[in-house]
Amino acid sequence: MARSGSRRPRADATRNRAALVTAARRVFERDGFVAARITDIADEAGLAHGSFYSHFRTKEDALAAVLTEVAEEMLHPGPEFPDARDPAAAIEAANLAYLQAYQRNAALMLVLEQVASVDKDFLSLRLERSRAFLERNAGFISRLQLDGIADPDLDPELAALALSVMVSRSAYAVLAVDLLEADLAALAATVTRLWLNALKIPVSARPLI
Amino acid sequence: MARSGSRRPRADATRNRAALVTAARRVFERDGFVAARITDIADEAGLAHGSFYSHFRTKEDALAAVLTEVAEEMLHPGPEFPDARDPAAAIEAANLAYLQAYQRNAALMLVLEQVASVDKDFLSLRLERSRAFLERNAGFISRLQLDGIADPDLDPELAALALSVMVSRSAYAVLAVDLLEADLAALAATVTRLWLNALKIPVSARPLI
Amino acid sequence: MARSGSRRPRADATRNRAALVTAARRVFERDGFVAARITDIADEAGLAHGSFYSHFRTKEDALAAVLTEVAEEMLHPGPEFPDARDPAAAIEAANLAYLQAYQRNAALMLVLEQVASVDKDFLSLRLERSRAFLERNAGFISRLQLDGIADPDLDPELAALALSVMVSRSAYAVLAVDLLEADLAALAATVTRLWLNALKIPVSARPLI
Amino acid sequence: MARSGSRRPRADATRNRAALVTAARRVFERDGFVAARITDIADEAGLAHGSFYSHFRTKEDALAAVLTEVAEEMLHPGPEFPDARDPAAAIEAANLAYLQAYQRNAALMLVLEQVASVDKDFLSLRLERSRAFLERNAGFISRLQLDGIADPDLDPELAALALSVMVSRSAYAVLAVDLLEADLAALAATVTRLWLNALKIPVSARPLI
DNA sequence: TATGAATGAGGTTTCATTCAT
DNA sequence: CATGAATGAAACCTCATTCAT
Repeated sequence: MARSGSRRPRADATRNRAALVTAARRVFERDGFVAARITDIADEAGLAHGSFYSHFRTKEDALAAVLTEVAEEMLHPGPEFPDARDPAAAIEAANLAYLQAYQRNAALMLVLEQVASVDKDFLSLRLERSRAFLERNAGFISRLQLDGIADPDLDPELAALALSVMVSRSAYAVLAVDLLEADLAALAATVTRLWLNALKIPVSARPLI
Repeated sequence: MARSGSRRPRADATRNRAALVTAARRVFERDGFVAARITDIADEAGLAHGSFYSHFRTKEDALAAVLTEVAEEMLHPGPEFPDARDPAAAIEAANLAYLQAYQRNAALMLVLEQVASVDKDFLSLRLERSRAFLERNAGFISRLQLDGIADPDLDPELAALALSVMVSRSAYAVLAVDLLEADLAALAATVTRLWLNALKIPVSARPLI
Repeated sequence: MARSGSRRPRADATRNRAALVTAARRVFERDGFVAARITDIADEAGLAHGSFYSHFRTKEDALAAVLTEVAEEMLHPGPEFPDARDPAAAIEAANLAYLQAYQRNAALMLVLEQVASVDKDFLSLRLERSRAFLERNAGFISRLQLDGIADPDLDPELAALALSVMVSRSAYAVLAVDLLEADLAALAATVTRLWLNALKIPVSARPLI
Repeated sequence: MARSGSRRPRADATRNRAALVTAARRVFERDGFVAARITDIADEAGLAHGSFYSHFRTKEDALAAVLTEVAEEMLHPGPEFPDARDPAAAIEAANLAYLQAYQRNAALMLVLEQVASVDKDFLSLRLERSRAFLERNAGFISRLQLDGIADPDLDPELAALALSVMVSRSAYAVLAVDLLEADLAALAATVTRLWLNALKIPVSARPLI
């Protein structure tokens, strides 16, 4: 009544949008993306379902909003900051970090898995990001080969791919889907050792000084 | 009571059922399981949609019928007949066979991926089968360790898991989803070499004669 | 093979028809007429559902067959053989007979109630039969009035109607639907006394000898 | 959370709900409950069929809404306010009121008859209400017996039942189903006289002054 | 006649999306 | 922006009936 021309979004609006994002994540994790209904999300946020459309245009839109809340680092296994002087340590650190992030977001990872299997656009996006990541990782392996540290007979790109998916899919199996009972530390130790063995990186290839 | 005589289904019945299974596979591969509609399947089979229900009760039911048409061998990566005297050869053969089967059924594999991500029951079934398979594979690795052929520091179960998913997920990435351009032979060579390296199986561990 | 030209219905046919009628009654009583499905009836008879149509054209047809198996007497309350010399005894006997028949066929009576409420044709048929019955009963009352035995102020037709439905609907309430716990004898005694009171028939109007 | 403001339904909402209730009654009366289709009701109300579900969950739900619009008095025959000082007048008034209400709602009564015969839950509800009503009526008769006004040989509960159904079922026969041509006044006079006779209530048991 | 697969009309229900208030 | 009723496209599933064998 009193002040009418509010230009910037009212506090309510911002708050409601945030509530919807939180609600969306909860509902997606609980019911899966496919089974989740707009109404459920709005209900969970304590809003009328019509209000959903004040902030998002589609369910996919809402998912995107959820994802921007999740750190990038979690999305890819492998050495983030490849340190050529101590590749074993780099790999170990990267794997551990990835698995920890995966564990924190395990329920959401299942959602992503589902969306990628159902939505071509989302799959493409995911593949594109993976390619960029793999390229870096292949470069890392190439350099190790050139330095005489890694098995020179391996195709760097295919090896990068195989080792990456080994880690990410193991995380899925153990941390998201309980294919096997195992604790994170054991899993990290195993995949790291397999990485190193697979590339034939001598564990003693640590900085002498 | 009723005299038998028409105990066996008419030729039509069998033929139509087969037609529905074929149609279901085609539609699932084209549209995905979730988006596939009963009507489309019946249409594709040249039958009225009501006829679908003469043979299956649900879409899941139809999928099950499709799957029983696909050989088991395709479902699991890894050495099927582990030959302790020449593990390297066994692994190589198993990987190649798996990848070839995967390639033949790549479109269907995507369907399975989707169903597992959408249907709890199907996921459970899949996990159960995977566990049985992993157990065998872990045993294989254990034996190699006892024989002094494989890296004794590895947890056999986690290693079996990680190496299995390495192969299956690489197949998915290259053969189903085109994350990377690569031919099957190269992929097979890479994953086999990674398996052997990872377990530290000496490639010379082949029978001398 | 051997004898082919069997002119009269085979023994099988007759037996199967009988089985269907029995099955129909059972299913109608169990599920009601509306909910009963052709398939259920055939199943119950141990026949394929297509065979139903070898004997009946519709569900209504099957019901008709069931009904012809049930005696007519059960269909109407009231004195069947009005004996003017001892109307009280006639009424008592008629009521008792009706209630006993109703009790024997209570489940079927519920089916008839349902069908009458759902199927216009069946209702018409029922009304037609009731009219004929009521006419006779009104005549009975008229004669009692002329003989100075029954209340002359009553409209014979309306009284016949009201007293008839009093008995039949009480039977429905107590014997079919358990509105009230009561045994048949008590119910019979009550409705008979009400009949006699209502018409002001002196109970002493019994034959002196 | 959300500011109220539109807590109360829009005018449309209330109006459309009312339109649906009216439409439902019309369709039920025209086609019967079983044959009535959701779509027809929505059409009759001038709404899309989906809108039906904004207000009701099932056809039964809609019927319930229709029924709450109909006064209770119509549901039970018998003296509502039994006046022991002039029972005859009370009975006469009650019967007349009931028959008039029945006539006004005759078409709907047929619907109720059908629903009771088809829907177990509805039947149970109806029986429960009837029991409560009968209890009161039996009490009424008991008191008359104690006061020496009514035939002491009658079981009050069974008599209450029989006389109630006599009235209600006569109403059904004459006013809903046209078993007999008769005007309401004559019917009322007949059932009232039968009530009084049946209980042996002296018609002179009216207040002298 | 008996069989049971095939047919397809028919109705139900869900839910994303719009839009007047 | 928030609300929640209105809309109607979509699929699903049932089952009476037909009919070739």
